[in-house]
Amino acid sequence: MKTDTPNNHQPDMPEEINGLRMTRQRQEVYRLLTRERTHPTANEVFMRIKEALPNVSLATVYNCLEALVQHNVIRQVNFDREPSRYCSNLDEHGHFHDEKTGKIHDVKFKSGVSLADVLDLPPNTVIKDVEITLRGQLSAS
Amino acid sequence: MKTDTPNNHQPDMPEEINGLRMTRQRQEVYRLLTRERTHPTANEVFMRIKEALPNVSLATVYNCLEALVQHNVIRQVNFDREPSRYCSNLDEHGHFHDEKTGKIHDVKFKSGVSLADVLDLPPNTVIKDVEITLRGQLSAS
DNA sequence: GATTGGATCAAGAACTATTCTAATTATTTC
DNA sequence: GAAATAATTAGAATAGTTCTTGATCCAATC
Ligand SMILES: [Mn+2]
Ligand SMILES: [Mn+2]
Ligand SMILES: [Zn+2]
Ligand SMILES: [Zn+2]
Repeated sequence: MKTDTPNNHQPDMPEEINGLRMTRQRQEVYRLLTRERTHPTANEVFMRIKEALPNVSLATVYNCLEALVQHNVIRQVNFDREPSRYCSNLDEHGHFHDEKTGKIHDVKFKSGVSLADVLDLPPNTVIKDVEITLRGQLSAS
Repeated sequence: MKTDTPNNHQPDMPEEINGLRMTRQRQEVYRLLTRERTHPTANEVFMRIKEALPNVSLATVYNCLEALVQHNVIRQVNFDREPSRYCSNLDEHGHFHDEKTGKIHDVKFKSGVSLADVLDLPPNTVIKDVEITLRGQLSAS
């Protein structure tokens, strides 16, 4: 009776996402990020993923995260110089960092508004990526 | 005849800014950032400031930058995990990173628009700081 | 003008998130 | 199933930044 965790592909996960082969390790990293939407750091992913993959290494977690980011399966989120965090929400959104709780909340853009409405951009500017980060508190009304 | 550069206060700079004593080193760091608005890194500040202060150390540059940031005399700007950059523009503004030239441009907010107009913020949210970063190209029309 | 205490500075060590290297293992291709 | 390719692992290396410690500066007091 073998009780160890094999590197087998799980049935409830596609073989590939965006052209990236979903190995067992990548599956588990991705699964964790979709389950826990708390924007964990690489180290937090590493610690929590040991349950499913006891022999995984931190280097592999970094490798998986990088591969998933590169193939637009997840997003990397940075706050100042803090450790990078990772997010499985692919909708365009910003991040609100609640200083009280330390939690990070996804913030949607209102529909129908464009950045050009808000920012004084130089003419002929092609924006490829936008990052909006907010810091503050969710005041108890 | 002494030709070395003493740590004397320069006459064209106030003794204090926002309660921070403007030592010779802090003056030169601040002067550089107001003169060159290219958002240099700590290392770039270090290399360029040697002209005025040949004996300055990188640690002192970091100390000066941190003191100036802490006292809201300059702002620290981060792009992903690249080295921090520093900005003497205190107006609320975002940063557009031109991928073609590598240059960073300040981007003003249009007057009269608030973030609440654009973002779907949770109710009772007190925003203390906003960071907007754009990445793209200034297309030659 | 000397003394003194706190602030600042300099040099290098230490730290930490991340990346790299090299060896092993897994998967795909032939 | 052998060979080629890709992924994983453990640990070393890297780089930006911070810390530590001793020297220096400086403003206030004697
Ligand atoms: Mn991390
Ligand atoms: Mn820097
Ligand atoms: Zn998110
Ligand atoms: Zn700026």
